[in-house]
Amino acid sequence: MEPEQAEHLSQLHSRITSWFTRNARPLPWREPDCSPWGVLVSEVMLQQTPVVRVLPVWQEWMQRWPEPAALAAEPSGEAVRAWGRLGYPRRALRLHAAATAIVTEHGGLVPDTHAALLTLPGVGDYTAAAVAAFAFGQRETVVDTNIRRVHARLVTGNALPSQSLTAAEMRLAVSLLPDDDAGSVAWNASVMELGALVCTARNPSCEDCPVLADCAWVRAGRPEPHYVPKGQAWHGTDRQVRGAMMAVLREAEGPVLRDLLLAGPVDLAAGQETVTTPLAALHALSAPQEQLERALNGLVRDGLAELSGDGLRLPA
DNA sequence: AAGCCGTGGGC
DNA sequence: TGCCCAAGGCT
Repeated sequence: MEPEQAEHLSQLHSRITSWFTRNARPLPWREPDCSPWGVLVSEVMLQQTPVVRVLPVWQEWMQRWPEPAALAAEPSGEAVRAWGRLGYPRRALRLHAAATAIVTEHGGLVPDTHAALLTLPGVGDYTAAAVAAFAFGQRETVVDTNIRRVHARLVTGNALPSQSLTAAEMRLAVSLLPDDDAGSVAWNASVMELGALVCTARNPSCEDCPVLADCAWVRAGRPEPHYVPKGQAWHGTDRQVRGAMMAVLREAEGPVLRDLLLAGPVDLAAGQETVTTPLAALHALSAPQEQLERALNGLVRDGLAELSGDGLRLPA
């Protein structure tokens, strides 16, 4: 690297990490006394879920299951129930399975290497890097959606990162990472926070950006994205039905009659049900019988629910 | 290797 | 209102 480039990179590091020290949100999993287990739980909960919704659930989990062994000692259904409405409940299942693996394979301690973390259920490349960096202070190339977006704008000059993580993006992230452990950890956390608070997907607050003058995207006149993100369908999908069924199971004390879950639109007409309970909400979807059965079978197949007599319940 | 997998807040 | 998006992972 040319000396000028090294100097420029060094300035980016100091500007963004300095911004972080002044603007970072006080999140409990960033506190020095937070355990690696706490960091791992936070990272999994934060997969595709906003911080504000994670906060209260993470607090409950840490109080109830302060270490992996505590969670592993309970049925996976308890993890799913305590997951509440965070979404993607299979993450709760995977966290429970990860806790079990940590107990059986790692003596109850969250592993401290990227490779070992990667073997845990629900831990992919991002989460493994994040835990190694934030829980164990290691130099890791952390690449999440926030970091990718900041890199795309600041360096590449694009409005958004590519639709899937490319080798070029990975190389760029590696090239930007500070050489020392502490510096790299601070850099990862800082760029991520910048993406979450300032360099947001929509309506970025460029006036608050510590590296506005260096931004290739702004310099290029803020060109539009190269593509239009295709939104995920929701209404009428299996996911919607599965979600409604899970809401019923979470709220229920014990098994819920299968026939109650599978009640089709036919029953809706006769009933005086108002949409104030999860079951009423499920029925209000008026999903076809075939879809209801497919959704139910899917939940069982994925381990989110199990059959119990003529009913369905969270794994006990 | 695209498509699937929840949920709710903000614009 | 409806649509987009949020610290991804798995198959």
